[in-house]
Amino acid sequence: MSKQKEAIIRVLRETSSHPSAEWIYEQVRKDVPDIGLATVYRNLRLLKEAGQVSEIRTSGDGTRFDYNTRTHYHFHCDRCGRILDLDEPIDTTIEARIARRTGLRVTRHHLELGGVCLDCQKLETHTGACVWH
Amino acid sequence: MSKQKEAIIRVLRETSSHPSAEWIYEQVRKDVPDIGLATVYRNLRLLKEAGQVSEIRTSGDGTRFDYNTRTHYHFHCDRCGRILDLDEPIDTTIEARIARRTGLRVTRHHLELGGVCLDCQKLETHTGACVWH
DNA sequence: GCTATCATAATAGTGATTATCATTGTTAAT
DNA sequence: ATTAACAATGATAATCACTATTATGATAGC
Repeated sequence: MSKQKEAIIRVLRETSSHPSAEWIYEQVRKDVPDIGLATVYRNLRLLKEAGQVSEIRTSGDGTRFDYNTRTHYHFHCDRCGRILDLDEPIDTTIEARIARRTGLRVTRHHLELGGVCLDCQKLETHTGACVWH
Repeated sequence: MSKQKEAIIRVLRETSSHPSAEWIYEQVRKDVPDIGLATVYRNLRLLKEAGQVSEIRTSGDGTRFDYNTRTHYHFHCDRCGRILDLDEPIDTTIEARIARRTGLRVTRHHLELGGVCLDCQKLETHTGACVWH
């Protein structure tokens, strides 16, 4: 466990957002100024393979990372690109149900909602534009 | 409506899979050998903006396109990367329910299951390996 | 025929991610 | 302490998916 990896995990743990690799890089540089971007990518991949972070891919915005690997659902704002966690209860039966009906081996599921978040709705009414874009 | 665009739509219509831009490019070249890859990307983007195709992004594999824009759910095989349509009934209330509870403006939702498809399961039992990888 | 318009092919360019590799810790045995 | 073995790093080159640019050719109105 290098100090770089430690710092990356600390940043992941301390944010409730769903950051990009670039954003994580910027944050970690405050702790470890001479860290390389490749190290950030490398450790994110290793953490993903170890099951400690999960990857989120949405249309329009690039890859985001999530330190919370328990199943939970996401909302993607099509205006600002932010991803929010939803507290919608998890459907605990769907994986087994589909598996039984289709024969597929189902090991995970994810629900994504999309639309416009509260902040972007506010900006619409006030200015007609969105600061995020 | 150019012959290139026409050919792209024909390929999309005639496949039930969820092809990548590169795969579409290879197919269309059989009809229109001197088509450029950029033309494929441009027309896919235009079709997406016109609401005639939708984009699917999954972890691990790149962007896929779907000529069926009605809401439906997907299964992603983590072995071969293929995407299958599920005939699971659509949850017609979830968008309004989340919108009411959270204030978010919800315009779409998508459910993705993941695991191992039937073909890859068969290959496991026979050979212990997967031809797709 | 001439010109405006539009989609194209070819190509250069961009941004995100990964591979390469020499260098630098880090650990373990001596 | 010294050395050897090895893992992780930082810098940079390379790759990949995709987009912008540009010059060209087809089409349509005049």
